[in-house]
Amino acid sequence: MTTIRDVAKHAGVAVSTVSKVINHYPNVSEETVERVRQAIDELGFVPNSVAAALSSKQSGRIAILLNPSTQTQAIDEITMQYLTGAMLSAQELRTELVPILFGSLEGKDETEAERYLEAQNIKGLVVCGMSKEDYVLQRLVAREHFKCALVDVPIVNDSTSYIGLDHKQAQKDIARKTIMENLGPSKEILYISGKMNGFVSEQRLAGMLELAEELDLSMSVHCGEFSEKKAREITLKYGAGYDIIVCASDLMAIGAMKALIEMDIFHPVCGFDGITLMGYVGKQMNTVRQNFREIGAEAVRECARLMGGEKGQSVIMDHELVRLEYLDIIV
Amino acid sequence: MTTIRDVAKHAGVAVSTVSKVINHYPNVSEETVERVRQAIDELGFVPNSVAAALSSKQSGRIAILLNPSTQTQAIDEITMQYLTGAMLSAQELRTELVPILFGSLEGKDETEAERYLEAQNIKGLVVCGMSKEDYVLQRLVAREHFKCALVDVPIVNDSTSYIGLDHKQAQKDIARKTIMENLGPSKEILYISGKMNGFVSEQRLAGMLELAEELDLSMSVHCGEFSEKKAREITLKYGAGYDIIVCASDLMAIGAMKALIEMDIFHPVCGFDGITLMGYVGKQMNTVRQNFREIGAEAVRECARLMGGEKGQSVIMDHELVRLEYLDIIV
DNA sequence: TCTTTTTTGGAAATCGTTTTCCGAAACCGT
DNA sequence: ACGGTTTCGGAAAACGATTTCCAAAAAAGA
Repeated sequence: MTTIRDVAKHAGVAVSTVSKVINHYPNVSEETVERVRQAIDELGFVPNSVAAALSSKQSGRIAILLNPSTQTQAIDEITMQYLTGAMLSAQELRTELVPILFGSLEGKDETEAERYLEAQNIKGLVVCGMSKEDYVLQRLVAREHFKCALVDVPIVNDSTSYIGLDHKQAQKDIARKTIMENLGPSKEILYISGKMNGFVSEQRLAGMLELAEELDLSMSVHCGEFSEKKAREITLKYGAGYDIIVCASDLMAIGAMKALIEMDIFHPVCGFDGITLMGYVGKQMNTVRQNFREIGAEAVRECARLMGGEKGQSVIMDHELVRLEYLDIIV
Repeated sequence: MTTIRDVAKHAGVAVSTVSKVINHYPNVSEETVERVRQAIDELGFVPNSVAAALSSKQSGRIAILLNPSTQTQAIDEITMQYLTGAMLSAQELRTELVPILFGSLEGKDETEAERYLEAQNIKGLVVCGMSKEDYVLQRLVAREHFKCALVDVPIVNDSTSYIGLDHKQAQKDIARKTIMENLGPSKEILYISGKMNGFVSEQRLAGMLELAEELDLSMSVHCGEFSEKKAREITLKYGAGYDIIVCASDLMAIGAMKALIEMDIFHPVCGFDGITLMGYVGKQMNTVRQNFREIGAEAVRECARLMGGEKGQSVIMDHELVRLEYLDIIV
């Protein structure tokens, strides 16, 4: 294995100089940089990331907390996209990204969890697909011991940033689009919301309430808890009385759609997320497509920014309104 | 941060003794072990995995090569399950698992790829969802520089193990089940195969040929290349002439099913894999459910075994025949 | 009791970086 | 030509484990 020492010898400089060149430090003359660069190329030297992670207390590693599902594996698609984006930007930033199963933290109290992460030289946390209410997460973030980039969890302070889209606006947009496409605004809307104490649920609901006001709609709200089953039940019970069903997630939209099929009525349904599954049920569906990969990538970048000493901020990502036509999305 | 030195001091022993206790080495008396254990508990010591990975040349880290899709994100569900299983057993084995995007190796020649991995103290490779024909993979494995656990790639030697199910038997089983459920064996079968040069495709096809012989069936084979689109096209073209459509993957089964719906004919279709999507199309479908999570877990265990000096072997995992009833799988 | 063998525990080197600190060289103005 | 300020490069100490090698102690044998 080629080490930094070999490079130093080959270039005729000190080890520290090579390190400085690698990490783009100032105070190295242009010609020395060139000589070192050449030595690196000639020897095919690749810095050992483990040694780097151990040595540098400053540039620690970033953990990404994953929550794979045992049940609804459709969600795993989202997680995988988050992860992919995160890996891509970690690679760009030359930072090690450590995936951690959320389950491995669950038994632990905050001290234990902290120690567990610290023992892996983790300085930053990227958290996707987790709710603000989660106990472990709350404690971890509250201590401000790690720099955190939280996706869809609205906490911003010196060591924490929020990444997410404008859920309120997005929900409003997709609902309006769906309503407009279906012959004017004078319709009865059934809105199936997510978990009531969740941030995204609140935002999306707020969007719907605003829209209802603006368009002077009559709208009922039921809580579907982000569950396909629950959404189906709600739709079976109340769906017939409405003209359009707006759901706060794709999975719930699918549940609603199934109920409608069972009842043999065909109201328009719209969802939220843009998971693959949506393209496979019903003739056509509107939804908000989140760019999960880009969100994951941005979260890692943001986390790195925080670790670099910058203050936390809100990062609002773009969303896209799409209509999925059955049979169209075949690749 | 509590280090091994703190523990040593607190227990009144040498650093090396603590290390021996942690790693279950022999030659430490029972009472010393106890004293060290207690010190570890009292201080809440967690060994630093980065330092461990750097220090021990023997027990390196295991990389898992991931191939997330930009297109067919339904596949990401499988990848996520592989990864989850792998993470779980890595945690159990106290080994660091490093996810690597297959894309990061693609530009590189074998020396570069090797250096890239070596520079991360990687000693073992777990490869899922990749074909034997892949050029980079081939070279990497051929050099026997890493210990490899290959899922669905049949290479076994001193440094490489194969993990997979009995694809031939599984394909035979699920096809037989589907045929039997549909009124006797005297049916015309359309078999849509995967990529022709792939190992799993060959195996599954072999199973079908055997079955056709055994049951004295008439069967046609077309190559669907594991693509939903291709399977749909094939079915549109030839499907009407057959009674049952057997597909070498779920995605292709979905393509076939879509074609049938378009043509308004309702032949039974069966697939292979057990992805979530399968539960959402068609009234009912037979498929072979692979336990991807367990396969991922086993692959990591196998890789660790290899790194421990044992020879490569074939590991055959169980499969399960399932019938997915539309509406039934709602969680 | 005095070797000889086996256990057990400790000191120190090592892994490959990063980073601090310091001295030498170069540059500047007077 | 000389003090003073920058700029640059190098030596060495971390980082926190693992592991080798060796000495002391304990056990066994004679």
